[in-house]
Amino acid sequence: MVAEDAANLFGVLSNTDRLCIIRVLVEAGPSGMSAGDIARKIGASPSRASFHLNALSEAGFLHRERQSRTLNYRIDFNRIGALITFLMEDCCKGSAELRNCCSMRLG
Amino acid sequence: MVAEDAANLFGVLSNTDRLCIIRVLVEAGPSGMSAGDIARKIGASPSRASFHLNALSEAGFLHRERQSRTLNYRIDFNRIGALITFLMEDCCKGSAELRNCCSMRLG
DNA sequence: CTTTCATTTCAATGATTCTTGAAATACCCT
DNA sequence: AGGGTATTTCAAGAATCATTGAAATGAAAG
Repeated sequence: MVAEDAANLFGVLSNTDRLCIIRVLVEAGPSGMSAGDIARKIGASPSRASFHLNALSEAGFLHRERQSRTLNYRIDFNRIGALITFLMEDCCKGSAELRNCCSMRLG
Repeated sequence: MVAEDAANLFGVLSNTDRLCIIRVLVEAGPSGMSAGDIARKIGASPSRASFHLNALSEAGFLHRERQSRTLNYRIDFNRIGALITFLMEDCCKGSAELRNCCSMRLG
């Protein structure tokens, strides 16, 4: 991944509403959740939730699928994985020191 | 780490100049690099480099130390590590699927 | 075919962030 | 002290981003 793309993805993550949406959709699992339910869950107006859902979808963090009347969103882990890989490998050159700074198990 | 802090840290990383500075300082290693050398290396004016160096320092990604006339900056991996941990553990609840999406070795 | 529900889009406004160049500060040397 | 180098700070303006509420779209159901 090129730095400009990474910067844009970080920009999408630099908002608490959007981080909150990601968390909610991780909890929701593979079945995902409708835009309305997400909006209620994060305490945002429909248009505000839609704005952030769109930013996340455009960036590739989410998949959107219409299910009759509702739009169902679900998480896609690939972009987050690519971003973590960028940070550790491209940006920090696989630094062992950085690995030690991550508190989860890293091989 | 609380979501608002993570959002702010992502905001700091959402800029190519700043990602570039991090890369340059990872390469520079523990001895770090002066503000002027960093500015030249990333092709930015002194004041622009200073603006971004300040953002990175305030966020805790960098350490600053005066060495006689020059200010020396060096990378601190702890914040990046904390951010990766937030993303994998807090935000994505340690998802095994996310781990599979990271191309480096994860235990 | 009109109504209703779910969601997005739009326009206006406010807030934040970035860039630039000039001025200020900090330090060193003679 | 005075002059030079390194860096930051500041003010102004441009650009980007977020919020709001109203209007538009899409899909189902009476």
